[in-house]
Amino acid sequence: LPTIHDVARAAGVGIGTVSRVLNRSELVSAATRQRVLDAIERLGYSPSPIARAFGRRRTDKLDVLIPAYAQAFLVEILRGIEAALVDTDCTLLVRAIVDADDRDRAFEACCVKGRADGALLVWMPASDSLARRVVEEHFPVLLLNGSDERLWSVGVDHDAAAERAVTYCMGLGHRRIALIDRPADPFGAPISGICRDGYLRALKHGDAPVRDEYQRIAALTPDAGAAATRELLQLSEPPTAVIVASEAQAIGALDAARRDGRRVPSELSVVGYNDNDVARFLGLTTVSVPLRDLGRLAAEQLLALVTGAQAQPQSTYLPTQLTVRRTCGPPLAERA
Amino acid sequence: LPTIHDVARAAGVGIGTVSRVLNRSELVSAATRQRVLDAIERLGYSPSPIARAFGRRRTDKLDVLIPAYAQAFLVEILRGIEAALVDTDCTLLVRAIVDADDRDRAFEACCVKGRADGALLVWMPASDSLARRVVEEHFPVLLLNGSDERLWSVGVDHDAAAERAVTYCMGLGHRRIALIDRPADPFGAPISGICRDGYLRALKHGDAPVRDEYQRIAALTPDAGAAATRELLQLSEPPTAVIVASEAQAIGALDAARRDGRRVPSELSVVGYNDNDVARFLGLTTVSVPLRDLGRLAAEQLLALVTGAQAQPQSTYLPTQLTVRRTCGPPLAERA
DNA sequence: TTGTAGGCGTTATCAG
DNA sequence: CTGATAACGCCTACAA
Repeated sequence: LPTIHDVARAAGVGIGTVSRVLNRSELVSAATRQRVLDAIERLGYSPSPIARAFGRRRTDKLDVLIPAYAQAFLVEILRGIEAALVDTDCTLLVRAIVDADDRDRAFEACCVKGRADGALLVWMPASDSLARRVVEEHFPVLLLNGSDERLWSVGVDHDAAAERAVTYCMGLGHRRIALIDRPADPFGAPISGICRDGYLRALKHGDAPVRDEYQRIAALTPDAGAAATRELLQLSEPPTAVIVASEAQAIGALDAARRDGRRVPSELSVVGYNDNDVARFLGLTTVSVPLRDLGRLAAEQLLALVTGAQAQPQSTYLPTQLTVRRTCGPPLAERA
Repeated sequence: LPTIHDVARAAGVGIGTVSRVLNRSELVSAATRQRVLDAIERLGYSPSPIARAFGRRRTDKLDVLIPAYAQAFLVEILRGIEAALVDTDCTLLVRAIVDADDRDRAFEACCVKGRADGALLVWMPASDSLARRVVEEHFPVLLLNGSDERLWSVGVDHDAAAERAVTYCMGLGHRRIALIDRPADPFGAPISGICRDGYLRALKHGDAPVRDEYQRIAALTPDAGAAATRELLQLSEPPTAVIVASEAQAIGALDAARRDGRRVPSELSVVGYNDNDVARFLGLTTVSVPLRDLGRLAAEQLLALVTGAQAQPQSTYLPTQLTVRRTCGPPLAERA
């Protein structure tokens, strides 16, 4: 395999010149540049990425830690990230996180200098020790859909989204509105959800009843969504509408309603979350989360952190959008 | 940041010894090793991955090229790959491929020496030029669900799977069996599918009629699956069963049948492909493809190629399994 | 505008 | 068993 020395010899120049050509420095005469380019072409030379990283003390790699949900939204995010990296020679070190142990191991490794130039934590909260190390060592880390005052982050305002969804349902005439939330920490106990506050805010603002039994946190599977929906429907006063914090859960909710003999939307309105082709296909009214934009913005910001100076951590929120399709409508009868 | 020299000084040994300790060489006395370990601990030293790669002339990275289908099976495969890499210090350079241009660019880059130690092409055929380069340069490349005589590959026998599915349907009494196939090349024209031969074999073997209009190739979306199903149902002699080559398409097929007023399975039996929680949840009878095992095996074999000697290219096929649930049954009436 | 020399942090080799 | 030393291939001053 040819090295930079071979190219230099072949072109009759020094290695410095070759290096300058490689790195698009302006300080090379057109003629010399052409000779070098020819030599490179002739020898089939391409610079060794490892040696390059070694010399530059930079890897041109971004660590991506992402929950191993077997779901489509992950891929959408990845696409967005890669979109930001097109015409950059930066590549992605992806690690799909399965559980808490796995996550902690990944956290341990991800800010070892020399592994990657920065890390992107997708849809998972940073551990306390990670946050501390990051701040200490000034390692570029960005949370995509997570928030931590000490760290940079990009996300959507789940509370605002939930608020809008609830308000929309109230506008249709619903008063008994339930929430099937998703766990805030995918690897922790399901103690807090991502959009409960917004849900509560909307209910209070609209003077609708707030009931504990209308609030559920479920795993990101159709089964869990179906189970939670069944429980809601078996209440003495079942909800007439339900906000569901993911697509997978929403599929389960739709099916549970159907099996229970409830028509959607007349007997139960359902608002989903995210937006994929299955949702579109099922006519699911959803909160559309701009996954690809999130990915792109996150990667762009992280890249800026890697190259530029570290300012104060900053949080950016992208707007969500309510996509109205066919699973929401006015409640059949107002018993309240 | 401490280097190996700092550790050596702190431990009162030479860097060679530290290196040996780091690399678990046996040629270090217990006492010396302990002193080195202590020094490492005390200084908080960890070896620079870049320098290490430079010295070893090996990156400990595997390139993974994977189609950017926004679907769950991708993640399952990734999980399998990562499972094989646990307790290896190998990491994954993932690239989600969007289209043919993208793929070709990735092919161009992926076997540049020094980027990664090997490449895994998931669910996409290698280009001719890639195959040639791989053979020439002895670069370790493995196809996961693809086949090329010149390259190593791991996959499942789609034809055998289709054959089994068709045979199963015939066993239930079906004679008019259709196929909604998936394109063999995700980025090429949809001219050939992945399991048509097996489908045909089973039909011929069972003396069932073979009709061109029963064979369709559709994109991997619910919409495409639904459209193909609608067309099938509008035939003057519509099929009573349909084999669908993906989950996403199968969801569309189920819905199209329902909208057309056909009961599943009594009026239309549906066999899906792959197996995820949505399929499980919907009660879809499917060909279960061992995605995680595929990923694991592929990574294991690739790792072997990277470290060991290159033998002749070899293809391994993993068995699929027919998972019987609720979308297949005897046809309602035999008109034939 | 160009060439040269030094350094980057390991691993590997080879004497001792 | 251990220590010194030579690569490794590039980048980046600095000198010309």
